[in-house]
Amino acid sequence: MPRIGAEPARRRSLIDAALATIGEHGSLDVSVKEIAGRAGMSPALAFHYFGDKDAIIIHTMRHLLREFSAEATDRLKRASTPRERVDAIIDASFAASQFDRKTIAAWLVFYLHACSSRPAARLFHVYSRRLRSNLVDALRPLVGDREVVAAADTLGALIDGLYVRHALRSGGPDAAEARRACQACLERHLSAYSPGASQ
Amino acid sequence: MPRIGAEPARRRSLIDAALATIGEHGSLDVSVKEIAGRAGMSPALAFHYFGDKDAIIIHTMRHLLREFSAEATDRLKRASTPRERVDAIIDASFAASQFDRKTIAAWLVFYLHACSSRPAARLFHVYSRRLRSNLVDALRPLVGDREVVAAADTLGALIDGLYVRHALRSGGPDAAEARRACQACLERHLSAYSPGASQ
Amino acid sequence: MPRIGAEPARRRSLIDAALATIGEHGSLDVSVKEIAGRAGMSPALAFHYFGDKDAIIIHTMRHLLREFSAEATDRLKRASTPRERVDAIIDASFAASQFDRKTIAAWLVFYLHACSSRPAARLFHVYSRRLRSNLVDALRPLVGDREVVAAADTLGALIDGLYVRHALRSGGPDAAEARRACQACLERHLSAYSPGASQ
Amino acid sequence: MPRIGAEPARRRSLIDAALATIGEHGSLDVSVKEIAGRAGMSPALAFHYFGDKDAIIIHTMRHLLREFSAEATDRLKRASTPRERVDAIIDASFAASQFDRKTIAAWLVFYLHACSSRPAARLFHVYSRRLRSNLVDALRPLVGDREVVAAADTLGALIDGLYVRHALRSGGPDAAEARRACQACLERHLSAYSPGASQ
DNA sequence: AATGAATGAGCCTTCATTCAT
DNA sequence: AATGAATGAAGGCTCATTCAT
Repeated sequence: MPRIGAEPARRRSLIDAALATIGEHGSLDVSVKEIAGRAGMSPALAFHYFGDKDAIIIHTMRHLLREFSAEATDRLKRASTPRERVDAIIDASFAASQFDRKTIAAWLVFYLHACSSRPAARLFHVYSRRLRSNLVDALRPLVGDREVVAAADTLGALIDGLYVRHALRSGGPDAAEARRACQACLERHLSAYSPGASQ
Repeated sequence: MPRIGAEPARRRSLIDAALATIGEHGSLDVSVKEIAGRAGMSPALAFHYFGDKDAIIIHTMRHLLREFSAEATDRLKRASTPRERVDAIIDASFAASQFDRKTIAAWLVFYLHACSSRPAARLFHVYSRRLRSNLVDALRPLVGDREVVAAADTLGALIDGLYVRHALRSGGPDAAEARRACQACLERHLSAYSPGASQ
Repeated sequence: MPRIGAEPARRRSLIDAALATIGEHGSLDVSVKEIAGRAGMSPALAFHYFGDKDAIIIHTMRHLLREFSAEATDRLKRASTPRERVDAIIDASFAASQFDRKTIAAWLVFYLHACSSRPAARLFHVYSRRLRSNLVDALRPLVGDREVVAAADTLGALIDGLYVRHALRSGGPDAAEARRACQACLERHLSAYSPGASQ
Repeated sequence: MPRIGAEPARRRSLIDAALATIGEHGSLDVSVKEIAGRAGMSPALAFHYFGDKDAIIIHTMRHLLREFSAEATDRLKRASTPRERVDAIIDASFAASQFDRKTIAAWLVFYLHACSSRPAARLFHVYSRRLRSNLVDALRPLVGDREVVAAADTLGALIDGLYVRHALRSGGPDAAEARRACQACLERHLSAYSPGASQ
């Protein structure tokens, strides 16, 4: 029954299963048995493909980061004005593929994991720096050099906070509300800058 | 060795140890053995006092929520104007006792735990509703009925996001930066409401 | 609160509690904590009185054996004919104080315990020999020297079997049925011995 | 070391080991470690095959019941007259494979277990009803409708009692004596029924 | 390629038992 | 007299991981 060239598909199944399992449990404390079972194979095969549990986790984490990256890059490509570039990043954050409870729970799990795992931290660092510089670049023409870093970090933190609340609070914001909140925050930054009336 | 009347102190030691351990690991996947060891006793004694691991966790969670509550209540008592009340909540959030890496990691762990544990969710719900209504009440005179909910939720999400970034990102904001970001966000809300009366 | 001279009553409480607990669980795998709790005291006190768990068990066993012995002795004293002596033993076996599910379960537990515990075996041996010789003595005039041992052993085994079935089988015999079965068995032995004198 | 297709043999080893261990201890309070060790494998493997300790116990119990059933069925098949059928049941009860100390101790342990475990009770019920109806059917032609139930229950109880005594009393009956006692009891029933037609 | 067999390590929990008070 | 404090040992069970097949 072993189909030839099944490896990539198998690996992908495992990663998807790992993501779902981690998201549901809200923790890395999930067994390889459960992940493999969900992916329709034996635990032994999961080890065969990934070597050990840590590798499964790291690959799953990388997959999640890449997916978000792709989502953002994709939208950024189609943006032409600075404002559209900022919107692209905001919209990518709250796109359906990312902004669902289980996925966000997985995000947080990986955040936490990065606190105590060097490889996870490294992985995280790369992507989050890229995201930040994207945001800074997009905002600079809109809020000016002096404010750009503060604006980017505030907007970034707000996005993170909305994520957390969506996943974890009953009655948290849905995607539309989250986007609106970001837009409003952005607007306030813009109006403070351009009319000649900052502080 | 058995000192009499030691129960409260022992329970407190265990809770502190649990908080530290969970914060360091960034997960509930910590053994009672480690917690008890850190608290200077045998695992069996931990079970004697708490019954099971879940109880240790729930009590630790409650302790953290209560500490934050106390911090906030304390500052709110000393506030007289609406603005001071909002500041009180912001300051409580970034007070030294709460705003350190391990404590925040513990917060996130409990957030995640609340996704899959009924008792944890209940506990969380009570406290987070109280905090939100405090914030809404404090903001209402400042931003008006129409904006108050959005303002509270944005500010709340921003606080959460700053938390996450402080704990988890190298190069995240320190307490002073976080406070400043919140104040700036608040200012922008105020100036949008009554243009003549900011600061 | 320590009443003076409470020791005998305390010990008795513990024995009763142990008997009930063992009978309910159908095993010696019961904790001293449960026994002591049922007797209204702390486990530590139980150890204070009995030394260790084995002692609790042995004393409980002895208590049960003594109670049965007393029941039998009592009835034997009031019997004047051989037949009445046999009936006394049968009746003692099925007296209310002995013939209830939990007590019988305890009997069996002790039987089994006697297989692997020397002291329990010794204890058991003494009492069961006495009972057997009582039965043999009572039967001798009724069935004659040649048959007496077989009759006693058959009757004894039958009693044991009825015990087991009462305790353990749903739809097992009640006390009256058990007594009747023994009487019938006895009758058949008698009529076999002196053909002219049955019933 | 991992041989393929080892499951049935392993399960059987475990069941045999469990039976021996339980029989020796005279209780279910035996560790899986001991059982597995005796069966030549690690405890983890025992859990792999059976899931949990209860399952090991239930399967062991079922094995014992089946073995007895097979023994009886086998002999019943070869019996042609009613009397031979009764003898078949008696003989099955005291066959070497069943009538040894440890096995009987295990029987009693399971009896007791059936008092507090639903699945054990169910299992027991099925087999003991079948045995009883076999006995009743075999006896009916010999002792008549009126007496058949009493005769079956008396004979059944006697068998149980002889079991207990063989296992637990030093100086209890051996197989031959036990068989003889049952035969004698049966004879007395027969002669009471149709005085001219015994044997 | 894929899996069942196999295990050592570790975890939660219970328990008998001791000790100070 | 009576109990809470305290623990070492043990038990059931899960898990990551390896190895033949």
